Amino acid sequence: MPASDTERDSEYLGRLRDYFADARRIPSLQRIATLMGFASKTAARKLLGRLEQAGFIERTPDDDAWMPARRFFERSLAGTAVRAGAPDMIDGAGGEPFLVDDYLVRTPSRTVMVPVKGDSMIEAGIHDGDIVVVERSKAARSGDIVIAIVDNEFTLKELSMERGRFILKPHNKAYPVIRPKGELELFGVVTGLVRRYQG
Amino acid sequence: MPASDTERDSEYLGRLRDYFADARRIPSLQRIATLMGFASKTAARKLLGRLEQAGFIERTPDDDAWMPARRFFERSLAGTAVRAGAPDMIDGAGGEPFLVDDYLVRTPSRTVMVPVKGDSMIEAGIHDGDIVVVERSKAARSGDIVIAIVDNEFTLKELSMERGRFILKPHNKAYPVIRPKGELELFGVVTGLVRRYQG
DNA sequence: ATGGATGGTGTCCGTATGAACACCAATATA
DNA sequence: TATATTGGTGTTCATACGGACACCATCCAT
Repeated sequence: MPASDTERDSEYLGRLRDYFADARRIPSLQRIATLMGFASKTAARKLLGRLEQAGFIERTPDDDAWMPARRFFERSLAGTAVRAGAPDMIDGAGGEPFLVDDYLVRTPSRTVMVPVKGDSMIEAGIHDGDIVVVERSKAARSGDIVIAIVDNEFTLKELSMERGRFILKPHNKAYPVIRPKGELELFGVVTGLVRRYQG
Repeated sequence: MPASDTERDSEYLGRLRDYFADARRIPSLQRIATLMGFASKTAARKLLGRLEQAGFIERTPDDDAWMPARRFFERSLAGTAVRAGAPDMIDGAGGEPFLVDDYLVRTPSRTVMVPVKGDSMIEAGIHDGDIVVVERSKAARSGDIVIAIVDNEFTLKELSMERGRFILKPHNKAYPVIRPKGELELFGVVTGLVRRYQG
């Protein structure tokens, strides 16, 4: 049972994608019916059911509406002459564009971008000039990369444990481990990173 | 006339953004009212009006619903001058507006996102699992990080010169330099990088 | 041939939705 | 001090919305 990968349904899916590209939403059953040429809303409803089954759309967390799911954004492999050894690109010609912001930012209201200064984390692949995505007031665990406030200064380090105490480990042999005297004040946890090459 | 950048409204905007991150849509007036603690839908409607005025949201092309506009995805970039002893800044306001996708992708039509496999570039701070931003059909120069096609395989290396010929330099001592026999075929130039920490 | 899925039509119904309007209280502004 | 602006409440109303149900035609497997 191939679930719903009918010829027709992928045609419908295509039109849904087009609509979504413009309006950033799954339209109402009525509009879907019009879009697809259905005479009844029920047909639209059943189509959505099939697309859900196939993993293209899903309900919102509050179960109030439809939202696109993973597969909805997958680029169509068809049409592209895929050569051997080609990487599975995420965003190529055809499908929905890959939104970096969406990929990196989970809770916008608590997320801040912070430019990196210095090379104390260079061995962790975090360079001077990179911009890290920082989620504030997120519970930090040992091993996380965090922005801490030490002596009234912001510093980017790996949070670690040593004899039951938190320490801040740089990833650069030229820098010393920081062992805070009293309470360790954290600004936030690094959840992502972006880098731009050349000017 | 600062349009609508009230203190309160940016708080509301934050909650809207969080909701959108989860549900990928602007909720109904009713739900907005609940979310913000309004007793009436009208307040929600007026809030949307203000947010539209300020350029955070807009109507869908078919004028059927609200959709986020450009500014909706603005993240705040922490000031480069990190003032000592003032960790209370930032949050919603504070830094300058920063659009992640605009920062990384300059020519969307020629840009592709490619997941990185392997650690041949680890000493350049490019890790397994990172996603590189690749601009196709861009003139590559020595020193650029490129995706080349060697023996029908895609490979990520630094483009370099050696005795008048192009070579591909890995950034990992365990890997050998690649010296292509004939013509060197390039897929594109790496113009950016995206990394996400933890699951 | 026949019977069950399956994609689609048509209709009914309760309700959540957005628009419109009158009104109020706090805050600026003159 | 007087007054306009603004963020918010409360209510009414037409309607678009999704869910449910009965029904039909085609396709496919037995």
